[in-house]
This record gives sequence, structure tokens and C-alpha cells, in this order.
Amino acid sequence: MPDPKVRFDELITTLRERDFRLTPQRVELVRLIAASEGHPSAAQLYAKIRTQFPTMSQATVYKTLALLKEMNQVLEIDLRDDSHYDGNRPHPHPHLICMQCNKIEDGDLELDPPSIKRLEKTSGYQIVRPQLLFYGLCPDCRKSG
Amino acid sequence: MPDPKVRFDELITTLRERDFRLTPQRVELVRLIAASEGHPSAAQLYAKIRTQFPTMSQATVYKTLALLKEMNQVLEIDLRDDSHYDGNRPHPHPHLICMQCNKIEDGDLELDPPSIKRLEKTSGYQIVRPQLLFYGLCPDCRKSG
DNA sequence: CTAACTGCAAAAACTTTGCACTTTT
DNA sequence: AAAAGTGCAAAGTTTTTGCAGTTAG
Repeated sequence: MPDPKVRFDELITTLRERDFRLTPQRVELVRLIAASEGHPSAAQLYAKIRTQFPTMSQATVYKTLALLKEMNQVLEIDLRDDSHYDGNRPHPHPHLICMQCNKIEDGDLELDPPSIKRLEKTSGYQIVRPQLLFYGLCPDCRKSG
Repeated sequence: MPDPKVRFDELITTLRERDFRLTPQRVELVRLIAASEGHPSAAQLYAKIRTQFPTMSQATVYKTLALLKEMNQVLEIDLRDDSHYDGNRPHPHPHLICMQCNKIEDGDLELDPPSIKRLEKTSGYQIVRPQLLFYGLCPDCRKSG
């Protein structure tokens, strides 16, 4: 994980470059995203922001996330129930998801480029964004289950 | 793709073994699932069934799909907007999804067991169900886009 | 006959949208 | 001052749930 301060500056710079306005709400969300260890959901981000900005609405959270996503600065992990976001490693990468407690961890697995190339060749698809999700049981839930 | 008739019989047998009742609605859904080439959504299955059973409800479709899923006879591909189902290859396998026309194709890619083992070891997770989605552009949309 | 299933409508849950008001630049 | 963003509430989607009536075994 990159230094939160550095990542924050990166994100702010990117927003400024694209002439998006730096409202306090937006800056705070960026700060949270840059500092977040895990993979927060929109609801979790909203809850945190509310402590600082009691008037902030969910709509604004979603709109800002859409913005960052569109700039490829945030990776969306779209689960069935709700989306989670990774603002520190925006490049697609695998995730492990606990089916019991819903914990999400980064997965340490790299598809080798030749496989992907072959997949593109045999299918004719141009692959833009792989999403590799591994549903299972996290260490804690394995024990207690 | 297995022979639809054979697959149909398999599914019916499995249902019977587990003492689930063979209602006409259920049988028809199984027939459709066994004969479907692609990866229909609940809504698409519902629409097709309605031509035969005008009174059939979406609830019943979902309940039956849940049943088949629970018996591991149908693979659910859960996309953000809606789930699609594969009743012919119930074992998890990769899918290519067109971001423009939403076409879904089976992907010809096999994760090698050692990689998965390593992923389990480094993460501590016990992997139950991998879901590999490759979002991109299908051949048709590449041309027209 | 009885346990299971169907179908309707309502509920749930996340996300998007419309619009008036406010704020950044 | 103008364009962009916020926040509220309402709408939109897919899927689930409760329950009375129906049906398979």
C-alpha cells in the first residue's frame, strides 16, 4: 500500500488536472479512500464521512466514486450485494472474499500474459478489465466454522 | 455442451433423488436450462416460460434456480445488474462479458492447480468458488465500435 | 391427506436520477 | 457570474419474503 499522503496528493492532482472542483466533501472522500487499508463499500465510506460532514448524502458518495472510477483511480469490486472500492491499487487484481463474514483480501495471483493473449485470440474478445474473485472461507471462519 | 436431452434427464433425476416435486413449471424450467445454449438471466428464462405457462411467476423462477444452484447443478454468474445462469457446465469456469452488448461467452482458460494452492496458502483462505470474469469487447462490438 | 409448491403482492437493498439550492473557480 | 457540485427525496432494479391457495406424491 502506497503512503496515504502521497496517494492523496496523486488523487487530488488528478482531479485538479481534469478541472473537477475540490469541494470539502470530495476532498474528504479522497482522503478516506487514500488512507483506507481494506476495501470499503460505499456505505462504509458514507458512514465514516458522516462523522465529519453530517449533511453529506449517499448520492454524493456515489457520484464521487463514479468520478474516480471513470478516471481509473479507483477499482470497483462489484459483488452482488454492494460494491467495494480499492483506491490504492486501482489496477485490476484478484480478490478473496469470505462467504461467511464477507471479508475481502487482495489475492496474490498474476495471470500470465500469454494465457490472456490466448484467451483473447480464441474468443475474439478484447479484454479490458479482468475481475477475478475467489469466494471461500477466510482463516478465521475456517476455524470457527 | 452436453446433449440437452441427456442433461435434462440428469437434472430431473437429481431432483427426484432429493425428493423435490416435479411440478410442470419446474420441469419446464429444467427443460429450458438444459437446452439453453448461452447464459440466460432469470428474466430471460421467465419470459420464455411464460409462453408455455402464462401464470408462472418470477418468484417461482428464482426459487427453482436457487434449488438447482444449491444442488450444484447450475452455475450462477453474478453480474452487477442481474445474474445469469449456466445449467450445462455447472462447474466454475471463466466468462467473457461484452461491456457494450452484454454478450456472455465461456472462456477457455484453466487456472493451474498449483497457482490456486499457492493462493490458498498465502492467503489462508479456503477457496470454494472462483469466479473469473473478463469484461471487454466482443468481436462484433469491436468492429462496430 | 399433507407437505411442498405456486403465484401474487409487498418488502428489501443498493444505486441512480431529478431538481432546487449552494459553492467553487 | 457561470458552471459544477450537493443533498434530498423519489424512482429504478433485481431479488427475496410472507402467505393463502393449490397440487404432487
